[in-house]
Parts: sequence; structure tokens; C-alpha cells
Amino acid sequence: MPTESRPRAPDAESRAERKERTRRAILDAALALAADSNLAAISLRQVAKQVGVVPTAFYRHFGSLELLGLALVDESFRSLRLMLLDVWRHAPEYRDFIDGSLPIVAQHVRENRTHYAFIARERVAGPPRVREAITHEIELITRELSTDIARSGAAEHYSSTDIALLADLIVSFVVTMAERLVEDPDSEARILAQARTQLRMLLVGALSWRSREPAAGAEARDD
Amino acid sequence: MPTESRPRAPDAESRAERKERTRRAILDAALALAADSNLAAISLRQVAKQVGVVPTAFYRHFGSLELLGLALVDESFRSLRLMLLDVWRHAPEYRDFIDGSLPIVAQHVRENRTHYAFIARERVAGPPRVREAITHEIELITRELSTDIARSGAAEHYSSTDIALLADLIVSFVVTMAERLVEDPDSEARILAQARTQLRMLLVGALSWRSREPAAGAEARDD
DNA sequence: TGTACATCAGTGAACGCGCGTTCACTGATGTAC
DNA sequence: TGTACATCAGTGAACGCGCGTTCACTGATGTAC
Repeated sequence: MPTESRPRAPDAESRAERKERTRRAILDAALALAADSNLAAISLRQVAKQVGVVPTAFYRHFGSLELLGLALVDESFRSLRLMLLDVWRHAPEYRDFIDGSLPIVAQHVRENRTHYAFIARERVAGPPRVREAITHEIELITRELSTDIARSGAAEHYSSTDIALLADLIVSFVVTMAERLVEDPDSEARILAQARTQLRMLLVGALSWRSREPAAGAEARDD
Repeated sequence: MPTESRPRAPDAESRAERKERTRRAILDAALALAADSNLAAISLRQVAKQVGVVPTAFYRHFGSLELLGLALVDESFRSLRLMLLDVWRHAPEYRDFIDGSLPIVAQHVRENRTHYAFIARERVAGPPRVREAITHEIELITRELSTDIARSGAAEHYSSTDIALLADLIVSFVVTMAERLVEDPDSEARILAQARTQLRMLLVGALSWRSREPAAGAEARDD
């Protein structure tokens, strides 16, 4: 059906491009406004005002603020997963896994502060469907880390259940670290240095752990 | 000044008692309403309606919703600290620290679900002053755990800096666990069992860790 | 014990404001021929 | 290339509603003597 016979002037913007630009502006405006409170507390009219369109124009792009929230979750995690591909790729050797990965994560947080702030907030305080979407995405990442740990052979003596628990422990910790980077960007160096030590503490444990180890004495060395 | 000559009928409620009862009802109503969204998204009128008083009566008790939020932080952590006293007291011996402590924490979360949900939400998505208050309280608890670990002698070979990092690691993890218990109360047994294993993994690491250990090889055991 | 006055938790009317959503519209861009 | 029509992103007026906050008030409880 697309005949496309008449050429458009090279500097002209097509209708679709213009629409996409407005959509982008709406996403950015919502991100900026929610930064001072959260998605449930901002209004469609505030967003429209910030973008510079009339309130009703919003509906040409999103059916509701909640659907806009889901779009933001989508784009946040699309970017996050690309970054993680980079991490998986550059650190197949476990030796400097921590020193190789943490700076990449930190850089990504720095360059996508508003997205991370959004995820951190809406993960616990967002509308139920948004919360679920975020929880689901984090679960996927945890599962991916699990298979990566299994493949790396770094935890040969682990049961697959325990590998999953270890992956969850690591992901939870990195989520906490990302939250701190977002909350206090000026302390990035300190937060990273501490996280580096803490991850080492945690992984030293991971690597001397044995699945089905007898319960008593596993964590004890007292008196 | 208080002469208090005339005795009150024993079943009558004093003006102060009545006021306290209304204040309590306002706190509970705010807790219940915020459970479906969050503090920044609920209105003074909703709270008043739920309590069964006229909106303006709210001001007899709190200057604003934010101050009400701070009151809720206060009472949440007062209760939490009492619980922790119990934990510190009943588990001075490190041997079954985990098995002794986790069920107490889980029980407290179960019995104070709405308070924990409030803290979990407002910790990242609340008004700045509320967030700060919560962060501060968690820091105090971390510091307390640090001195407790130091006193227990379980980490003799740790620098005090590293003891603080270990305490932070543990507190962060327990915060995450509490969030999960709040989010999905029906899975308490599973969440607790997993957290138990994960804490063991983490503490095994803690106990084989040495401060100022050479960086290379600290977390490696591959090839 | 009885009386006169003070306190103050809760009332109710009123205000101007921003909200989400509806609707019929405009006019530039895109398409068919 | 030129014309006639379709599409559709964005407009602007209008709606009823709940919001926070003000203010003067009421009337039961508390206090002084």
C-alpha cells in the first residue's frame, strides 16, 4: 500500500517523527516530575504542561499514567539489559568479576539516573501492575545470573537451588547499591568502594559454602 | 496548679484520652489508606473521612500529612527497636544467631505489617524529610549491630571499618527480606527458609574474610 | 458541693484551584489517482 | 505534476469533583475559688 511517490524535503519532519518526539517528551516530563515525588502523585495535566501541549493531547500517546509507567519500566530495563550483556561478556572469568562489573553498573546508573530513580521508587511504591512488571524484570535478571554462575563453574559444589539463592543475594545487593547511587550521586566513589568490599565478603562466603552443609557450625566459630 | 479535687466517674473518658484516641485513629487511617498507594498520594480529607471527623479536625493533631508521616516513622522504629533488643538479648552466642533471630523478625513483620509496608514505601518514595528520618533510623540500627558484632568477638580479625560494612550488608539484606515478607505475606515460610540459607552463605563469607586481605584471589578459586 | 469562667476537640460553611475526562474542532501531513 | 480526500496530532471549552486551608462557631470537659 505505501506508494511513497512524492519525495519529502530532507529537513522536513514526518508526522510519525513528530509524534515520536512528543511521546519522548511526555516520557521525559513524567520522569522529571516523578523525581520529586512519584508516579501516583503526579498529574496528567502537570505532564502536559511541562511538555507544552494541551492536557487532552496526552491521550494520543498513552491511555493513562499507569500505561506510561509501564512504558518507562520497559525502556529502563531494555537499556539495563544491554548494559548487563556488556557485563556478562567482559567478565566471563570470575577472577576480577567484581572490579570488572561494578564500574560498568555505576556508569550506567550515572548516565540513566532518572530511570533508575523511577525504578527504585516504583518498585515498592508504584501502582500494582508497575510493581509487578519491575519485580518480573528483576526475576529475569536473577535467573540469567544463575545460569551464568552455573556456566562459569565457579560454584561447582552448589545445588541449582543454592545457585539461584546466591544469584538472588547478589542481585538484591546490587539493587541496594544502585538505590544508594541514585539517592546520593556525590558519594559515588565511596559507595562503590564499600560495595566492592562487601561483594568480596559475600563472595568469599559463596565460595566456601557447601550445599546441604550440616546446619550447626556452618556459621559459627565462636568461643 | 493541678488541683484535681473533683473525682471523675471511672467509666468516663477524659478529654486527653479522647484526643489520644482520635490521634490513634488518624494514624491508623493514614496507614491503611497509604497501603493502597503512598503517603504523597493520599489526602487529608480521605484520612478525616475514614476516621469519621470533619477535615479541619485533622489540624488539631498534625500540622500536615508530612508531620503525620514523621510520627509514623517514629512509632514504627520505636516498636522495631524494642524487637531488636529482644534479638540482641536472646542471641549473644553467635552459634544459632540466624535461627534465633529470623523468626523473631518475621513475627514482628507479621504483627506490624502496615507499619513495615509504610516504611518500605516511604523509605524510597516518601517526602524528603520522611526518607531522611527512615535512613537515619536504619543507620542507627546498623551502628548498633556493628558494636554488637565487635563485642561478640565473632569477627576478631576485622578492622572496625569492615565490621561496619558487614553490619550494613546484613541490615540491607534483612531490609530486603522484610520488604518481601510485606509484599507477599502468604510466602512467609518460603521467604524465611531462603533468607536463612542466604544469611548462612553471607556469614560463612564474613567469617573466612580477613581485613586488608590482598585483592587478587580474595574472591577467586577458579582454574 | 456549687458556681462562674477557661479551655479546646471537633463543627460546618465557604473559598479558589487543579484535577481527569468528554467532545466537537482544526489544519497540516499523507495518500490515491 | 495537480487535485481531491482521508488521516490524525494537537486544540480549547466545558463539566463536575475533591482538594487544602480560612474562619467563626459550639458545647462538653476541666479548673479556680
